[in-house]
Amino acid sequence: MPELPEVETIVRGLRRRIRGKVISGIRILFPGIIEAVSPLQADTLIDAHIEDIERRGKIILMYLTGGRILLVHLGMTGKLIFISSDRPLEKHTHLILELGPRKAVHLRYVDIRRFGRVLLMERSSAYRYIEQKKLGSEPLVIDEKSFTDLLVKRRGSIKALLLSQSLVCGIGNIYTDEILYRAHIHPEREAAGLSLPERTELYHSMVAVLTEAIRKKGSTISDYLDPEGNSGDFQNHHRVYARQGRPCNGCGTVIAKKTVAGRGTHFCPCCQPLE
DNA sequence: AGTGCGACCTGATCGC
DNA sequence: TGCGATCAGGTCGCAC
Repeated sequence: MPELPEVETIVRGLRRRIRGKVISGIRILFPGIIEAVSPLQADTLIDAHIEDIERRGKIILMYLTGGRILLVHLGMTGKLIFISSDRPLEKHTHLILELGPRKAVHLRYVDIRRFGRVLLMERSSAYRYIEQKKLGSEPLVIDEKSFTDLLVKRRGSIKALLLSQSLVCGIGNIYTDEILYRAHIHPEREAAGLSLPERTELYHSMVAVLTEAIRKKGSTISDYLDPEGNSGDFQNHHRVYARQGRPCNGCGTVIAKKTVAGRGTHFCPCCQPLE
């Protein structure tokens, strides 16, 4: 589930809760979820301190002492839960970092569908790993001209492009639909066929939607919670996502749903004409 | 450089 | 009550 606003909310929560803490134990309940990239072993995490937490697109980077990085992809249903160590384990807990000198608290990785991954790597390997993914710019960092210039050089539908992570990174299915709605652009429009005013409106919609979603601490669709157990609020502000069959807030037309770029896609046929 | 698929997983929901 | 089909926030690899 987690897209940029959820991952950003998670990173902020982790900074508040685990920055500076020592890893005093590690328990791996499902070995397939964690990959310790050679020559590192998972047990070398013990006694490392968590120096800082950052995000690149949807990837979480936890900087550890000793020049190592714990890199976390949450996939569709991954969660990082900061919780007292005496609390019962949630179903589908795959990895536990025991924190503090007395192991009083846990950071637990829980992932129902197991699409997520945790990788322990040297810093240089982590950067190389991210480099290989060819991620685009951060959508809240790229400037308007760079965005509109890059967009026009790309082929294919605008929906597929926003989902691809290669123009900008961090946007997934929910936010793609919300951004295109607010820019009045049909998801099947050719990226290269958008006019300059349309590309400019798309840029500002992207910034506005992501900024507002971060302020509302992301969207909770079925089970997303931040590390402190809080749900997001932005789902209450979705204008098209999961609103098929209901009236558009702008014009009253029934919101449509169809598959575009292989994903369920929600849009207003009136406000987002295909032309 | 594109597209469309299936694969990877579990669980919720819906129609029968 | 059960059963199968379908769908779900993501990404990868493959054939075309």
